[in-house]
This record gives sequence, C-alpha cells and structure tokens, in this order.
Amino acid sequence: MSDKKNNFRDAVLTVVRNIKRGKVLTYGEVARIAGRPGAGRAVGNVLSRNFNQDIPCHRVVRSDGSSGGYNRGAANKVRLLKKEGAL
DNA sequence: ATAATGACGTGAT
DNA sequence: AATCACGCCATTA
Repeated sequence: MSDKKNNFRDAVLTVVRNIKRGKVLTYGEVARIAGRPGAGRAVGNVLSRNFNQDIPCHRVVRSDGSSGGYNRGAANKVRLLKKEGAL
C-alpha cells in the first residue's frame, strides 16, 4: 500500500492541483497550506521532481513576484500564466 | 544516519 | 533596483 512519504509531497501536489485557473500561489503559501509554513524551498523541490501535467505547477510563483522556475522552462511558465492564468 | 541539492524567503550590502 | 549571503525545509544519493 502507500506507506511511502505521502505527506509533504502529496500535500503540495494536492494543493497545487487545486489551484483554479487564473489563480497563482506563492511557494510559501503552498507550503503553509500543505502544512509546513516556511518550507517554500521544499515545495520547489517537490515540484521540480513533479512531471505530472495534471498539476498546474506553473501557477506557483515566488513571493517577490518573480515567476520562479519550471521544468519546461521558466519562460514557458510565464507564457502559460499570461495565457491561462494571469487574465 | 549523514551529506549534498534545489522551481524559496528575507535581510543586508 | 540589483546582488550576495544566510536560513529553512524536504527529498535523494
């Protein structure tokens, strides 16, 4: 069964997956919602390893307003936000 | 168990 | 405003 690390990783992925279109959250916010306030870095790590397209990880940006990174290219991330998110 | 890594955050320079 | 340094946390080797 799933006795694996089904805590933070799944929590973060679940939160990100719940982000609605046109909405953007920061890593710190996701971390807080996931149950680990202050673990923004860990959130990024989880997302970086996440190749699931079902998860709109491109809707997660930095707290300073930057786009952050993206597995498909940060430039692509900005483009997606402009096209699908930042309406 | 320890060390190294990384899509962060805030403060200081 | 931009850059550097330190701190924080979870995952992987």
